[in-house]
Amino acid sequence: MSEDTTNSNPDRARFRAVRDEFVTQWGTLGGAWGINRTMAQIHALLMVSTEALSTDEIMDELQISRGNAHGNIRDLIGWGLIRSVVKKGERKEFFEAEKDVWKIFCTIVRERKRREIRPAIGLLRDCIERTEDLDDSEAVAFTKQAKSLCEFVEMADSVLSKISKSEQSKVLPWLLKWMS
Amino acid sequence: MSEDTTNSNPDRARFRAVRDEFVTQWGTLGGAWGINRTMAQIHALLMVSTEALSTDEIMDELQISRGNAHGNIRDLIGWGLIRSVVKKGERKEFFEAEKDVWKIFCTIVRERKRREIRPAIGLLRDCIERTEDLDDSEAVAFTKQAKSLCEFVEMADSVLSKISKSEQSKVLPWLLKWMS
DNA sequence: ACCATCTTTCAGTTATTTCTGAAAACACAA
DNA sequence: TTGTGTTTTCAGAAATAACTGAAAGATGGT
Repeated sequence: MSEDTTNSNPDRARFRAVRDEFVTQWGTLGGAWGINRTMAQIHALLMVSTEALSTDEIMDELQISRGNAHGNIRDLIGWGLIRSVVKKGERKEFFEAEKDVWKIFCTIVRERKRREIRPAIGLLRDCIERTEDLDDSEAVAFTKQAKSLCEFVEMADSVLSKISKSEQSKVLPWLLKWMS
Repeated sequence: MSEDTTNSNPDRARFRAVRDEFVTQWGTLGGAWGINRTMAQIHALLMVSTEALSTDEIMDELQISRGNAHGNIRDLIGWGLIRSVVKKGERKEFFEAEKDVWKIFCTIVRERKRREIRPAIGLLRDCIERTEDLDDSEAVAFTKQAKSLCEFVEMADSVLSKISKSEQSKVLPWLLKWMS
């Protein structure tokens, strides 16, 4: 082990600075998509870590409390974006993120479908069902709009299902061909 | 005008109840995507209204303050999701939403690209640029991951651009063909 | 100019979400 | 069983986001 792991190494300091900025900014970005900032930060950190990290290391890197780290780690596991791994000779849990960007994308799509798209479809179908028999012009317009929305969301749902079940190697060439 | 517009009409009451639930729930859904709940509610309300509504009518329907209504209306205009219209003989502004679901989708895509996808690409490129020359193994791994992410987000950006510039009538049949 | 109507702003309040830290629960080895 | 290291929980605190209402600023008619 001849590497200089101290902060006196300027390359290492630069790397840390950039990585920290990445983690911080990725957290902010996440916020705009309705994702807890800390959760996005932990995910970012694990995505760019070569080693699996323990809860304590995550707490330390992000300067957050144990409870906060713990909860968001569990949420990330719930989303299927990270997994816990055991290191031989260690009692504590370590966590690592899926690194393959296509797989990450598919996981997020699957979860968002389940958590938000499905409920939206449920809502729309329910609204349609409960107003279809009305003949007031406002009600008719409402039902019509709900049907348009429902149709669109169902289509999006199908497309996303199909994409997220495909191999990247199948989808990409196809997209590239279409783009041109 | 022979319609019964009072609340004593049970059909009308049912319609109102369903519409209110739609507006409320749509607001909740919006929250999960990082959109202000009230903003999503106003959008929902205008999407299913046959008439353009004034600020006062919106305040009344959603039971919100003038300041709140005003700000969120301006934000929706900023997103390009609603527009203000003048009614002849009326001094105040009325607002109506785009009803075409495909157009709504394209508008949202365009805005999210501008507000979130572009900045993400900027961040990633910056991170890559500032670590590319490092040879520490952790830094190399970081740069590699950032490149993967960047490539993916840039691809998504292109695809979304292409889609949101297309006619629905061009994209849909193509999607349907691909789906089968 | 004056009045009436409508829009905009923003300081202060309220609501909601997120975070902390300490205690309790758990797991395992000696 | 007891001790040690670890994870989980959760009541209270802090931070953030959203909202209110009243006052100031526009606008347009007379």
